[in-house]
Amino acid sequence: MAAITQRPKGTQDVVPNEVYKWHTVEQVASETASQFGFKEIRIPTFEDTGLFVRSVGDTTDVVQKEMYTVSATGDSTFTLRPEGTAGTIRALIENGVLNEGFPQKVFYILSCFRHEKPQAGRLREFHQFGCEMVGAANARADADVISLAKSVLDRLGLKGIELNINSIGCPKCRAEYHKALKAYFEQYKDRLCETCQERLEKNPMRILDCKSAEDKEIAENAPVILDYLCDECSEHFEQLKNNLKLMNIEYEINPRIVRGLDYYTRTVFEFITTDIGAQGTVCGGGRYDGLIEQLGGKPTPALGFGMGLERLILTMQNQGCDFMNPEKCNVYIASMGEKGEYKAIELVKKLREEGFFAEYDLVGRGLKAQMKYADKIGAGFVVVLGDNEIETGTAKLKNMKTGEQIDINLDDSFVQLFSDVYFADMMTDETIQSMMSEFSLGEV
RNA sequence: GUGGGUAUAGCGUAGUUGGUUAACGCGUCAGUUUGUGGCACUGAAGACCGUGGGUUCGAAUCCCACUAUCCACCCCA
Repeated sequence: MAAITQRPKGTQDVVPNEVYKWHTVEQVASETASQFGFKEIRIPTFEDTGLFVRSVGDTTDVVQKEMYTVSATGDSTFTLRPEGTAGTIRALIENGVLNEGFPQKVFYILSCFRHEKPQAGRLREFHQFGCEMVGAANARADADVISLAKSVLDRLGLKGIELNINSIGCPKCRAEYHKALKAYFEQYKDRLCETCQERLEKNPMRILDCKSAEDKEIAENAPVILDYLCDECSEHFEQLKNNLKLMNIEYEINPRIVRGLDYYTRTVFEFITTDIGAQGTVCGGGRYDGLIEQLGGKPTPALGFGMGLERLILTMQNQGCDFMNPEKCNVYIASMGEKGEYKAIELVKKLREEGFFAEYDLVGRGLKAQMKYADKIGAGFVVVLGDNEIETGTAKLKNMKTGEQIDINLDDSFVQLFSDVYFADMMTDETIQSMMSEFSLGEV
């Protein structure tokens, strides 16, 4: 009935008390990327439909049945981005960024849209943190990008996330492999499940990933792509493995991971967790050396990855990871009576001008209720202003943690006095705590 | 697109042989005498029991449909 207060299927609201989780992930991700030399790029939410058809691939599920395509005027159609790579590469080409030297390294945090049936870790509007590196053909670049993804996951405090890598070769060796694979599965065609019989024609590589017990058994002896790589691709994969070892990054070679977007070549990888249900891929990416040329640019090697922010946050919650603490109110100015209220307005204005997080009563609460409220919002200090204080020009500054009160002048020196007390308190609090924790770390 | 589960106040739940004013916890608000929070106590507000139909003297409780949501397949972040 009241459909107007109902969010569209597969979308999510982030309520005020939950945003800090998002801030945590966004901050860690962008800081880490910056540290690796990636700059942020911002691109439109929708693109010409053709861009996704050509890059993601016209036979993929994403393009065939999951795109939100709209036509505003009738003569051209636009599509809400189902992923970030296509638009990013388009922007880099269009703005001539690729003429500014290599490698170009960019990252983004944006929303993506796919018309799927929602379930745990799968939404119609979801958010991705993604990185793209353009112009580096060397396998060092692959390892570097993987290492960036790994750092983000580590810094978020995530545990037990497995890195799976594979190479799906270049178009040349993949053609060979497809032939071999198809020939192999043809023998067992009757025993394969229904979807896999379809896959046999459409995309035989997907059969390798089937969950059906019988198909799994059959797939076990199927040819492995790694045996069909050409010399160059094979060498590239060897170097990648070597580089990962140098970086102490553990990985599993998983010949069954096959990315579902057509633009991938050679290296593909996934970071997988078992903590959030069936949709456990928390990060997926790989190399796409052919994409830029395909979009009309000069042939240029490139690679990247995307991370699902919702999945990251889900995993963090399930693993009990720490999030950044939301900022707390520094000082609450409580007041009683008109004079006190006026003074509160004045003082809060000044405190805020000096950068403090200051609040006062806006809804007409009694003194006791104001104290409760101050406590609830986690105010560090409270000042109470009544007729007495206004008359004498001094008030009590109460430390809400210790309960101790000291006198404070209400004249022009107020903000400076508060500032002194505030920073002195912070020192005893945080500095000492962090020093203590360093100590104990040193002793262990 | 295919399958299964669930739908009771802002949130989490109880309410199962159908029977008068639907209960509890958290949260919100107000109080516990004189101008100071966290604890405790008291009280208040807040639910047409997802929607529509049916069975019945009577349904949150039984039946049907619809819708929403969750989980899984598929696909992927």
